[in-house]
Amino acid sequence: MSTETKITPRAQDYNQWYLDVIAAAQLADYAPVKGCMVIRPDGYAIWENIQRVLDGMFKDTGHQNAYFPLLIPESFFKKEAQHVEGFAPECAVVTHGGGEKLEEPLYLRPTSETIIWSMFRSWISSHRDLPLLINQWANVVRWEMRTRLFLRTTEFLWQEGHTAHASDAEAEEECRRMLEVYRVFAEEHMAIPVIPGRKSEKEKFAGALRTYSIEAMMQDGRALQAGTSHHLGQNFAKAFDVTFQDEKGQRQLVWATSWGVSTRLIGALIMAHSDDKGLVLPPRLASRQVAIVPIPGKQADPERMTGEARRLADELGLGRAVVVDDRPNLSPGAKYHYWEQHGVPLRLELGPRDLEKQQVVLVRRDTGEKRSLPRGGLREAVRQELEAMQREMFEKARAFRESRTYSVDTEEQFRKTIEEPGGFLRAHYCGDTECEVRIQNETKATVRCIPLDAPAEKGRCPFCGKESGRRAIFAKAY
RNA sequence: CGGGAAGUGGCUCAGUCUGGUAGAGCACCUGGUUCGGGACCAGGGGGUCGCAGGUUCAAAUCCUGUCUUCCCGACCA
Repeated sequence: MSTETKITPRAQDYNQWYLDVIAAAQLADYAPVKGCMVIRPDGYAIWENIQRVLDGMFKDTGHQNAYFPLLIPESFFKKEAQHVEGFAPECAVVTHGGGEKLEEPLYLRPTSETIIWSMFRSWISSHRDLPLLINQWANVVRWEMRTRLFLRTTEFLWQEGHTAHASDAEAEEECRRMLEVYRVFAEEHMAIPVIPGRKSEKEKFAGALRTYSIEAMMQDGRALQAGTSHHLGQNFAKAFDVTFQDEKGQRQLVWATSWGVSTRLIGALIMAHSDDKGLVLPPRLASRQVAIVPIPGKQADPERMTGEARRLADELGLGRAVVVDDRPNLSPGAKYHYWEQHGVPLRLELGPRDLEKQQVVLVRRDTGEKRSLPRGGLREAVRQELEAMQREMFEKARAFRESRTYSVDTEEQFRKTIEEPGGFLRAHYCGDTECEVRIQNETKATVRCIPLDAPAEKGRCPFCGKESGRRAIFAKAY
């Protein structure tokens, strides 16, 4: 087990820093196939925590899990024109099976709308079958040209919610509800502030009426789309002929939504909170919240301190979330570095001096703050510290985002600000795709979203001068 | 998919130009001494030099192809 891993400072090379943090925290490894990664136990543990929390939230909002197959007939895929156009180039296709060429090629799902709606057709016949609220946890494959661990990999894990509704309004409500679920999850569990908003025509999902997203800011000022929710209208119902009889006996097309978050969230977590020492995890998503490092001391029986450390672990009442580092071959200092690189929120040090004074030394991973706490009442103190850390990490991320968000009104301001210092630009947006393409080509910034809470405000697009009713968020994005 | 760089024990790299049969530091194993911010001593194990061809008496080294990673572009959760 390596205990020495160099991490490139953020200021020197942000991209390399990101990769170094992943390596040092042992979150993932490269797989033999281009763009694929192995999610290592410590990385997967984060995903399991994300899953656990979100899954509960989905169930609380009335959804049920199901599982649909990985392989999708090519013909299904071609039924929805815009959808095909959007996804065809990045699909992996199975052409052979059982040693023979297949009559019809099978696509590895890049997303499951088609296979799911082909099934919804047989599950829905009456308004009494609606709404149908399904979620699945699955892997998907997208043949990306340029990949990055967690942020964009050929195969990734995600959840995809697929729902069917009797009306446009109901679908819209569902779509917004799930966006709100994502917002709450991002802010309260990942400690990442996000901006919920609507995507531009250019950025919306292929086959959707409209797309909403939550947008987060990373420490380099770039935006990361952390979750999406689509109002699919009746496009898939038309493509797969999914209809229901309403209360009046009229046959109607079903309305659809889909929404998802992926293992990309782990990348967001890393880039939002970590520092030059390594990974920093918000307590709520850390599978190990407290690491206890016993310091044996000079003349003491070496077993004594680890015994004390184990007793201390029991006192905390946090179960598996506490780890006692009793490795005999590492010095305390080496252990400090190890747990810092691994992002464990709190470290407790227990040595002879602490034993004498009936105290322990507590160190916060996010601030590095170190202080002594009395042994009595530690359980409550640690609980409070974890909560404080969760809260303060969110506040810190929010303050950072605010400090890097600028209102700009002229093209010149826009160009200058996006270049240096960079971040989120609040600017009027005419809504014109051509203008958006031009902005992207010339500044590398894209419309991240039109915030849902953006107040009505008359203004002009800084690039084309056309009138605009509100500001959008522009940023360079991952 | 284009342009650039790189693949040598787990990690960082030397050796490649000028072919002669693989080395260092760290990590790892054993024993001992240590331990309040990356311990020390002694002994030890581990590498078909990314992969496949070719040239040669001989290839980590030269040639061809290929795979993977990183950076820059065009495409995307």
